[in-house]
This record gives sequence, C-alpha cells and structure tokens, in this order.
Amino acid sequence: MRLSELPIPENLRYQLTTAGIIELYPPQIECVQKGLFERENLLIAIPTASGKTLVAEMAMHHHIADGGKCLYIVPLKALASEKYNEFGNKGVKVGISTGDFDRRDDNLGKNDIIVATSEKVDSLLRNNTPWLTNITLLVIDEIHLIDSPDRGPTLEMVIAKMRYKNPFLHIIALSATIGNTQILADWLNAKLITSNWRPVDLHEGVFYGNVIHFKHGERSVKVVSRNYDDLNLCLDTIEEGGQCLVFVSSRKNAEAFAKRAASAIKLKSSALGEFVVRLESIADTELDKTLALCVSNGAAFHHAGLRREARAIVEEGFRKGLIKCISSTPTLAAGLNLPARRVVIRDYLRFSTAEGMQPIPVREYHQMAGRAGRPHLDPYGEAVLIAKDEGMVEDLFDWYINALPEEVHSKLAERSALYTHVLSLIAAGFTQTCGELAAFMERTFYAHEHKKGRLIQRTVNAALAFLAESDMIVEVGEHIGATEFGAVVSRLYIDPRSAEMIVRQLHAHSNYSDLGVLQLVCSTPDMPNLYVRNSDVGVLLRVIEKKGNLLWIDPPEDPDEIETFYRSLKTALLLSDWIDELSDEKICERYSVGPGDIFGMVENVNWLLHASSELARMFKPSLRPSTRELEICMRYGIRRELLPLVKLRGVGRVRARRLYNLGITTPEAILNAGIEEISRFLGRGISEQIFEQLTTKKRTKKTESGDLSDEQQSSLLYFG
DNA sequence: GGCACAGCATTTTAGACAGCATGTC
DNA sequence: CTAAAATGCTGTGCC
Repeated sequence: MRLSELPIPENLRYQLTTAGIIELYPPQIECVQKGLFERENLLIAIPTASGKTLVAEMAMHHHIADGGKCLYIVPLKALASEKYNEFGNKGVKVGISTGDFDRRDDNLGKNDIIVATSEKVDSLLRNNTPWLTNITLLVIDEIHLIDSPDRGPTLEMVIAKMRYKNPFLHIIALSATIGNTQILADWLNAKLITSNWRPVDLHEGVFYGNVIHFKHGERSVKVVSRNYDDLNLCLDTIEEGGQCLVFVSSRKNAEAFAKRAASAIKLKSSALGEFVVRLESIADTELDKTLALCVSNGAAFHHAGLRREARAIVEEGFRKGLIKCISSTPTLAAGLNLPARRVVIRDYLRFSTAEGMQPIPVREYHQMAGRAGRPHLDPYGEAVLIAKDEGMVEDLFDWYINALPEEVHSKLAERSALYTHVLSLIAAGFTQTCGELAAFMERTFYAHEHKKGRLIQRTVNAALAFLAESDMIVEVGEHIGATEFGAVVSRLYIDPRSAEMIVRQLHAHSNYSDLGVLQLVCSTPDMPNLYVRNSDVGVLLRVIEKKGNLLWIDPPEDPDEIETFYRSLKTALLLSDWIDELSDEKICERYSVGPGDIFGMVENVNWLLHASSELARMFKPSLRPSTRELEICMRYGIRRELLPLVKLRGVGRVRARRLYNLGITTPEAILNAGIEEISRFLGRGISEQIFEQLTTKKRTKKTESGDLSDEQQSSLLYFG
C-alpha cells in the first residue's frame, strides 16, 4: 500500500515523502485495513521500531483535518520531548505538557496535538481543564505499562476518565508484544493488530565459547580479551563498522565496562573532542570526569546518576556514530529510541530487595533486543545474551528468545493506588455517590479482567474510610463530596496519605526546623529515599544524638521500621546539605550518589515542599512563611541569607554567594555599591541587567501603592 | 614497628511521574 | 534467599 492511496492531508503526505517514506510497512497496512481512517479503536501490539508512531501520526492528521484534536500520552518526560519534536514542523500545532514544561498554559488547548505524560493528563483532569472535552483522538503509547504496580493504575484511570468524559473518543493504543492482547483490546473496544514483523532483520542469539549461537547458524567472535566476553562482542561489532549497546545490571557495572571498552577502543577523532569538551564543561564530580575520559576514547556509560545534560550529550554522540559503544542500566531500554547494530544483554539477572537475584522479564528483554538494528543504516540487528556455562545456552533460548511475552494485568486493586484515585474521582466531580463510584470502577480494566469478583470494592471502601477519617471527603447519606482540604490535595497531586502525614505533623510542631520539615516530607510515600548502607548507620545515630531536638519524627520502636526511618533521615540530610550550599562533588562523595540523583531528589522534594507550604497556609499559618522560604532555598540550593539576592533575575546560587561574601547582602546594597563596583565582580552585562531590574522595581512599587501618574505609566509601559 | 599485599569475608545492587513560576557561570 | 563485583579486613612476609 502506497502513501498516495491514503486519505491523509496533503502536507503530511509531502512531509513523509520527503523523509523517504513511500510504502507502508505490513503492520501499518493492517491498521489501515482494520479501519484506522474509519475511526475504529485499535490496539497495535507490534515490536519496537516497526512503525507504530507513524500509524498514530496519520490518524492524528486525519482527525485534525476534520477539525479534531488529539492527545498523545507517553510514559516518560524524555519521550514526550522526543514525540513533540517529531510531530512538529508538519503543518499542525503541537504542544507539550509535562512536569517540566507548561505552567498552566491556557494556550495549550489551542494546539492540534498535545503530548503529555499520563500523570500530567491525570493532573489536567483533576483541574477540569476545559479543552480535554474537545479531544477526539486519544493515543496511548506503551499501554502495556498499565501493568506497572506504581504507575499503571494512573494510566488506567486516565483512560477510563477520558472515555467517561468523551463517549465518542477514538482510541489508538500502542503496545509492546504482550501475552494477553485480546482482553486489553476488548476493554478498549478495539480491533487488534499483532505482528512480529520488523523493518530490519533481528538475529537473536546466545554467546558461549567465543561463538554466538543463533537459532539458525552461528558466528564466531575474535578473542581480543581473554577475560571479557562482553568486550569481545563489543569490539567485534565495532570492527565490522557497527555500534554496540551493552545492558548491565548496576551502575558500577556500566562504569566498569565503559572504562574497559575505552582502553580497548582507543578511538581518536576530532569530532569526538567536541563532545569531550562539552562533557568537561559541565563536569564537577568524579563521575562526570570518568565519563568524559571514556568518551574521549569512543565509549560511554549511561545511567540515572548522570545529569540530564550529560545523558543527552552521550545520546547525541552515539546517534552521530562517534561514540561506538554504550554500557547502560535499564535507562536506555525504556527511554528514547537509540538503536545500535548489536545489543548485548549481559546481565539477565537483577537484584531485588525482596527476592534476591531475579531474571528480568521477557518484555524487558524484548525491549532491549528491539534496539538492535538501525533501519536504513544497518544490514541487520543482533541481540546477544551471554551464557556463563554451556547448559545456560539452551536455557536462555527458552527463557527469552523463544519465550512467550508476559501477560498484562491491572494493578488498580493495589491498596496504595486507590487512595489518590478515589479522592480524585470525588474531588473532580466524576462521581457524587457511592453508587456512582462503584459504577465508575466498573469501567476500569480491572473490572473488565475480574468480571465476577468484586474484590476491589473492599479496597475502595478502605480508601473511602481513610479519606473520611482524614477530613478529605464527607459522606452525607448516599452523597459523597470532597472537602476543601480534599480538593486541594487532589489538585496538588500528592498522595492523600502524604497530605495526612504533613498536616498531622504541622499540627504537632510549633518549633519550626528545616531538618524537621525535610524529614517529614522525606517520610511520605511520595518521596523515594536513599539506600542506607551499614557504614551510614553510625553517622545517622550521631545525627540523631546531636540534632535530635530538630527532628520532627522520632525513631520507631519497631525494629522492622527502623530501616525506613534511616532511609528518610539520610535523604533529608542530603537535601539539608544541598541548602547548606555544599558542593555537588562533596554531596556525591558523602552519599555515594551521582549528580543526576541530586537533581532528581531536589526536584521531587520541591514538589512536596510546595504542597507542604500550601497545606501550612490552610492549617498552620504560623509555619507558612518558614516553609515557603525553605521551598525557595531548596530550588536554588542556598542558605536563607541569600534569599533577598536570588529574587533578582540573573542571580542564582553562585552569584548570590559571591556578592554576599563581598558584604553585599541585599538588592539595596547592590544599588548603593553602584553599577561600576558590581561590574567588577559579576561582569558588565549581568550588572546592567540587575540594575535595570532594580530601577524598574522601584517604579512598580509606586504603581502598587496607588498613585499612578501619566509619566510613571509611560515608563512602566517602557519597562513592561 | 611499619608497610604492601594476597586472599578471604562482607557489603552492595535500576528507574523516575507530579506543582509552580522563570532564567546558572 | 538465588549472583557477582566492589570494598573491607586480616594475616603474612618483608624490610
């Protein structure tokens, strides 16, 4: 089937043709035949990189041409950016909405396509965002994630809510290959498209004894290193002109492999030098320096300890073919599309606290293996598992290559999921009575899967009891409504249990302390915590002894709970070091984390501190100012004394500290020092910018006080 | 006594969504 | 609790 035969807008056809797309792939043809343009709901379960996105894109343009509006849901912020860029510049208006972008952007709804994470869509639904009712096509990318215990329920609820709001919604769901596609398709009222077709041949095999054993045939690999099979596999592909992706089970493993690969590859190219320089310019920790060193030889590692910029540089270098190999934790498996000719799945066992070493799921293997082979660039792709002994060769074929993909099941009945979702249904006005609530739950995938059992009702009741007990909802007869508290909690998008803890502790303490508040928010279920090592315990005990009076939560009696207590305390201490202006390097060393971890934790705690200061406004106004200050200190990573200075645009943690140490501690002091003086310390351009603000601010203040002359108004316009 | 180091024992272990309001050196 | 690599610790041999 050719592009020219399809009922898609002319400009899209043109764009695609220019990009070299003329003929549709077989699974794409099937989508068209099954009614893509007749607005049949579709569940498309086909391998990665076999053209799912194009199907969705054609459908979206078809809707837009008809005056429709499309919402594209993705699981990751990085994926949202990727899709946003991909859909742009094709004659339609594209918007993006994730926690990073869009600050209550009223123009967002003016776009034809909106790309958003599932949590963000849930948040928009809770705020009754008006344009959501105008959505005619809902695309759900990676819908198999409905199976995820922590985030799946949100996705499931978002789909149910969107269908409830808009009964005629056209749905296209994209999925990895899964075991029980039919039941998911039935729930969505969708036609099913499954296929194993791939645009590039994928050779899957197991490596043992210097030979890759494929289903048909084998391939021997040159022995360069006596000790390292993984390295030999990697060098083999590079020699052939390809690139290699090695998946390992821990960050340390990823780093160790990249170092070995770097010293074996020793590639030098001037193009690579640019990437090294970029990495060095943002390097302030050992981790960054190690990465730069590896990259200078053509190898890299990739994991969540790296800050986003560093990850982006590595990805770009690999995509341009300059970096020859990346060793990675699962970050790259689920994230953005970064294909390589050969993918080595070295560690198929991964540690889990509850169960020890566990084989990774088949679906994850497929996700990694699916990265093998770049369409149009590689003649084929290879996915290679490494066997540790001869007997494992057969096993690995059975476990992964010939295995059936796992089934997907609703996790909505997990107790922890329902507190927030039940509250949101009530607070956003989806359901007004117990009966309506039960009826709404009938629309979920969970109910579809468990037609007879009504197990979920018990969990719903437990959630209702908790919400009523903590005054977030009130039940009057059959009617259920959210209190103001409940409505705020739902909109802040925090777990009701977190909100309850925060409010309870705010009530219990009049003696404000930064550490106490940090300890509190770090103890909520919304905060992921650091791992506590044996050697940390001594340090923690000393802190409890010395700063115990500042803590808001006492050590638990129950020895089973002490671990959790230590973990939240350690996390609070890291954040407390951050607002004590300890350098990234020192923090990374002290807590054995990477710069990416610091960033992630600060971002996470910012969100919770914001929620806390909102709750303080409602329940404990006396603590509101301090909490609010803490929030700002956390955002910049500064001590309180710098607060007046960072209010100025262009002044952050570094410049504020420099000024302060010079004795210039307030904006007024800056004015008094004069522009010449300040320029000597901060440079001319920045100083001019600062002084412009300071003079503007004066005028604005007058405006606010009420006496507004014509002159002032004109100057305001000028500065506005 | 001090030190280097082999060899054994113990420890450690992936990832990442949300609010709000604008700009680090 | 299953593995495997990194890290810590102990004891030996050497000067």
